[in-house]
Amino acid sequence: MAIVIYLDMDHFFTACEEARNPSLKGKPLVVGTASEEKKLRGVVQTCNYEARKFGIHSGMPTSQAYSLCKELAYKESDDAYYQSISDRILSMLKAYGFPIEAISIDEFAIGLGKEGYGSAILLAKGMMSSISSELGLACTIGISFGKTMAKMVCDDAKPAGLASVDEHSAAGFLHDKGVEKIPGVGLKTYEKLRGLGINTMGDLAATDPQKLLSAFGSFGGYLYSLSRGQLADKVSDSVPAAASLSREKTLDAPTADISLIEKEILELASILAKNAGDAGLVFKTIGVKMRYSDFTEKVKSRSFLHYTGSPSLLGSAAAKLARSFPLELPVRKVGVRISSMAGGKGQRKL
DNA sequence: CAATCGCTTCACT
DNA sequence: CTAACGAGTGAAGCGATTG
Repeated sequence: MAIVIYLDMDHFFTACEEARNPSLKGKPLVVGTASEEKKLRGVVQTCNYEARKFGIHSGMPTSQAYSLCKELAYKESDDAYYQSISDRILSMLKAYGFPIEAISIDEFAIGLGKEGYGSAILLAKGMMSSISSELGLACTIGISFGKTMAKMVCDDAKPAGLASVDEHSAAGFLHDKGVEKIPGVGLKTYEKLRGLGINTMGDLAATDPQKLLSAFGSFGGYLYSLSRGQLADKVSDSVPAAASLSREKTLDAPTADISLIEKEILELASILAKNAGDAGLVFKTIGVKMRYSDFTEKVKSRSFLHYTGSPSLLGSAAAKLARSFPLELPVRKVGVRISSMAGGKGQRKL
């Protein structure tokens, strides 16, 4: 039974900002999606623990965060910088020689071999202290018999924690835990579960699995086995190829001017084409998204007959698609997406 | 019937 | 007081279509 070490960086983006600007430490700080000048039009991506004390959380409109805390410090998200630190963490972890899955920019799952919980904890302590000493960043680690279990143990131990749950302690760990703590359960699924009278993992484990399958499909099977401590999902050593890539942008002001919209679309298409090219990706489907002033969204997409990586083809196809949208309402956000991709590092089988 | 298409829904930071 | 506030990215699922 291979043990999984799940490592999650603590408030990663804000911690990175604090690392390069220590004067921010100890003050409430958020990293948001928008530039400094337009910060009130964006949302909070990450906030440090000082900011959380005010009730600020990720996804919250930045304007609302400011109404909760006047002295809030703000930084615009700098993805390239965070990614470079993430890369350094990954290479430090790889040095241990175990299979590693980079779950996201700030989460990593490490699959051990024959090591038991004792050695897993020692390894985890080593990882935490080297990340702390080399990068000045804190993380939390959860250890368990499956990837999802380890993630939940990790979430529970935040921040700067280290915890493990083995086969024998799993039932106790899970029993009273709310279903909203399950990875993959968001607001909608939570409400649906509550509607069925299922509030805790214990409730879930006592539910007829057939009922879960009919209500949630294959996701119901995941919920059931997880709740019974029987989900030992393994760390996959290979990185699954991305299925799609997109870029979107909120306009300075909502507009129904098609030439202005088209200009933004072409801009995004060119960025996207560059990103795809850098990653060695070709694609067969392109999509355009518009969010109107009333926040309703429309998506249209078209597929080519063959794979392409051509920036000009992406641009012209996206612009053409953009012109086919209704413009009764002004548009406040536009996006361009590519999907049905092939190529990249892990060359997909076709 | 399986794969693909166009689109919607949902989760998460 | 209540409603409005509200970015960006990606995966999965669904019904319709097609070979």
